Amino acid sequence: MSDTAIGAQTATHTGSKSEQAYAAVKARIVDGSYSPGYRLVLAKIAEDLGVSVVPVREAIRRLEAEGLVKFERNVGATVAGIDPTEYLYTMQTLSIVEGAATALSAPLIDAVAIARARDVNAEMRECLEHFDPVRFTRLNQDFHSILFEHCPNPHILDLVHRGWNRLASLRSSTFRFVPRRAHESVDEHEALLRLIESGASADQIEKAARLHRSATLDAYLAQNNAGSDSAH
Amino acid sequence: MSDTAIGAQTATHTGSKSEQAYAAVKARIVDGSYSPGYRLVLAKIAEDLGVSVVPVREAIRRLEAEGLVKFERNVGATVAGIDPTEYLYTMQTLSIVEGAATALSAPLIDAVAIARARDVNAEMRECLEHFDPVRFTRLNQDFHSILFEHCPNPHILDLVHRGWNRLASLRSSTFRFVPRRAHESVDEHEALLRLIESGASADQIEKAARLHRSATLDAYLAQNNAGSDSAH
DNA sequence: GCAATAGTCTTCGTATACGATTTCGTACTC
DNA sequence: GAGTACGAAATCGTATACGAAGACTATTGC
Repeated sequence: MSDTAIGAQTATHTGSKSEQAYAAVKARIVDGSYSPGYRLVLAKIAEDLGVSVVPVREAIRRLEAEGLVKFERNVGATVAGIDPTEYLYTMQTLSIVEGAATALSAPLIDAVAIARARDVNAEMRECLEHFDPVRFTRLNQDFHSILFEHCPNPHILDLVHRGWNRLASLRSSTFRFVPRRAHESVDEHEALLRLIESGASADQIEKAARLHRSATLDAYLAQNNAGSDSAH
Repeated sequence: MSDTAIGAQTATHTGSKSEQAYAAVKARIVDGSYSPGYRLVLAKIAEDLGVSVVPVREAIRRLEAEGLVKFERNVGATVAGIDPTEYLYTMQTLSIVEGAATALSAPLIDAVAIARARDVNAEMRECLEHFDPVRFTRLNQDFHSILFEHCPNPHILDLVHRGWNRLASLRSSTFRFVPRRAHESVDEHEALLRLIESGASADQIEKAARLHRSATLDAYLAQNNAGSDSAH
């Protein structure tokens, strides 16, 4: 695998320019270089990447289809925002697809993966002391990834990934807003692991995973409505 | 809504050429003019639509993101096939998101919508006599649309639509392969309607809707495995 | 007769160029 | 002084053009 010995082409050249542009812009969005609302000017991005605008356009369109970018005709593209309503929708959707993915994945999770997940959760518990929302959120994603990544249905898995990517925008993250929720979260993780270990039914696991996520959403909503009422 | 009175623009001009291309190709895929495996040659489509290849490329990429088109670098695009494995994945995914959408939608369905759904189901029952798979499948979609279309979460709704679109490729349809399933299906529809009318819990409705779909999938699989075993 | 190779042909990939649309700034008028 | 209208700049949208990669075919050698 790796680089074709024959090629030596131009270098670690992922594929088409489109692909490169897609990966580059996506990376910048996910890692926060382009924060929500950021104006994505085609010509500028093209210049930055050393390509023409055409591949960039394609990349942007793909990102739009994934919901990471909002596009307005004759106006331009901006990084999709974190509108509370959007957050609600995304979390709700994620609760459903991730719950399903976790349940489908559960029978395929071996003991070593469980152990890894438990390690991650232990780190999260430590992390609670000197609380660092960003780190916590990342560990949280790692944890859940271990649980759903074995999902045999690639479509569902893809939907889960898309959901997480959407949320990655606000990477400083939910837990910054609802720190109390972090404690419960860690406990629920352990409960979820036990459920999986004990070979619980798919339905039980699905419900637990879904509830785990909805609870985070609810905590956020409660917090939010305390301040200002209207959801939108 | 509808056309802006002020505009009168050029005509029923949907928007950009990209948009037109997208709509046109998608329509042709969904209505079966382009059947699965059909080779989508950019230049040809562009000529047919009277535009250049650039907008067509964008359209194809969007369709790819939706899973309606398969794209291979430097080779070209083809209409996504109905590989049994794909069918399984799509139906399973749909069972989950449609179940959720139906449950979320249920409280918002009023009596008149229920009545409409019941009418459609009655048509389906009639349709069982001189069985016409295509018509039956279309009514089936109509029926379910009524149930999930009120889903307040647009993301989930979008996922449901995408799933149905994917399946639209094999529009002669599932029921051609498993005619027996059609009878059960109609009965389950009525059961589902009663559940909604009676104000059953979201969980109950979700389960029923999901099961309804999985049952169709299972019927298909049973039928298929009877003939040739290996899934692929 | 079959297989391998070279050449051609189709089709994609991207750059460049130009027209269209929106937005912002400035000046003029009420 | 504020609002409107006109114009310029920025940016998007699409066409055309050319280069590259893969697929098909014909020819040649075994």
